[in-house]
Amino acid sequence: MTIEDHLPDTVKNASTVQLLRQGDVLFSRNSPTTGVYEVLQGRVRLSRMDHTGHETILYVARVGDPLAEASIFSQTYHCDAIAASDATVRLYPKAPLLREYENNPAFAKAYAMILARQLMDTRAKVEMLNMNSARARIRHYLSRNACSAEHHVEIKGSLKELALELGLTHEALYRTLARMAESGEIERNGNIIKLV
Amino acid sequence: MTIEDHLPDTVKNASTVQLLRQGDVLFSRNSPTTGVYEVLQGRVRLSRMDHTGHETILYVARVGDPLAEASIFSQTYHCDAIAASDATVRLYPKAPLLREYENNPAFAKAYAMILARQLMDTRAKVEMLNMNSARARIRHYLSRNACSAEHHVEIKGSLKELALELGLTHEALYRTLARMAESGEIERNGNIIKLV
DNA sequence: CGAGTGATTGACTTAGATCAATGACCGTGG
DNA sequence: CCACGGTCATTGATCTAAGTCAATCACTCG
Repeated sequence: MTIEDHLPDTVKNASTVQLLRQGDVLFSRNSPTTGVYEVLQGRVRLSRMDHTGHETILYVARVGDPLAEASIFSQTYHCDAIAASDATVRLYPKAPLLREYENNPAFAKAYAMILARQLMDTRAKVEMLNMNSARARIRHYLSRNACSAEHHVEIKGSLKELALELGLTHEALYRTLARMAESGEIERNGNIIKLV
Repeated sequence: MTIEDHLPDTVKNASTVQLLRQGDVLFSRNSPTTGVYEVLQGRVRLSRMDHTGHETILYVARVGDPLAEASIFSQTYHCDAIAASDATVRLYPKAPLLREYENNPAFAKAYAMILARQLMDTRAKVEMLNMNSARARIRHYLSRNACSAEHHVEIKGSLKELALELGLTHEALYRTLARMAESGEIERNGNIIKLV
């Protein structure tokens, strides 16, 4: 279920592609919304900065993921979008999307399903952040991201980035992973983690 | 913007009302979805229990708030709904809602806006939980819930319940509120908190 | 009146944040 | 080709704030 599945050509043709270098700002908080993005390559993270400069990662959009879906009904963005790696994104401008809403029920439903999925994912993140032990957060992350067949997880990006996503310091993440490997709970091979 | 604003009578007439006593379970995880609720009176919380019995509050629905909106596209509920106080809810059964999706664009749009709002609220909660100091979480909560004109917040329900919502122990909440009052940051009058 | 619950405070423990240092690696420019 | 700056990964030492256990008081409800 990607955003374009139910889009007619009129909307697809109105879309544009952008290339981003790691660290580039795709849009920033309070700037006017231009539309909804889809990640074609790489990773883009949605985050908020608090007044102390501390960053909260709200969401990491990977290949095929939509970005800023909730902004379609807003005048301004509510967070920053930053390329977590070199990335390619496609922008679907707001106006044709909203027009599509009026006369394409299949699209409206598909879009709502995307929003519903985002909501459930974000609630899973709430659940994860509500755990106060680093080990529990990591377990939660691993079990949600394990390929169901093989019990392993491939870490995309750096561990520092993962730490940010888990709401931990990178030191806490390194240490806890090390302890989990010691105790035999996981096995590590580069950026692949196997659950035991 | 409540859920019923764009509903035709056919759907409204299919809805039913339920009375709940504090602590009653409205639905529980993995049970089949029946539809979407609206809270008419009281408070209902969505939560998940982890294997240790620790509860995570995902969302507290208050008067006028929708409940389980994301479940309309799912076969089963993904969390528990428990009455946080005596409460009244209205159930809109799934089937007529989904039918409405097909031929009522205004409804489809309104529903998507509700989902988008829920998503933004939940992201705000992620932001809050990502702060590790109790004081910062409380500040975040207060600033989001202050009546914009007057700088005060009325706490609905007990402080214990608020502590759960903030992902803190009740002791930490009591203490931090006390310290914030000491330092003059807030003033307390029963369940009303004034920001200074 | 007694049981149950919320609000509050104290003492203690602990896990994560913070500060700091080191080694590996990678790309760049002289 | 290699030195150098930058970043990631890792580990150690220390501090602190939140969790945990425990006790008390107030209040309500049957």
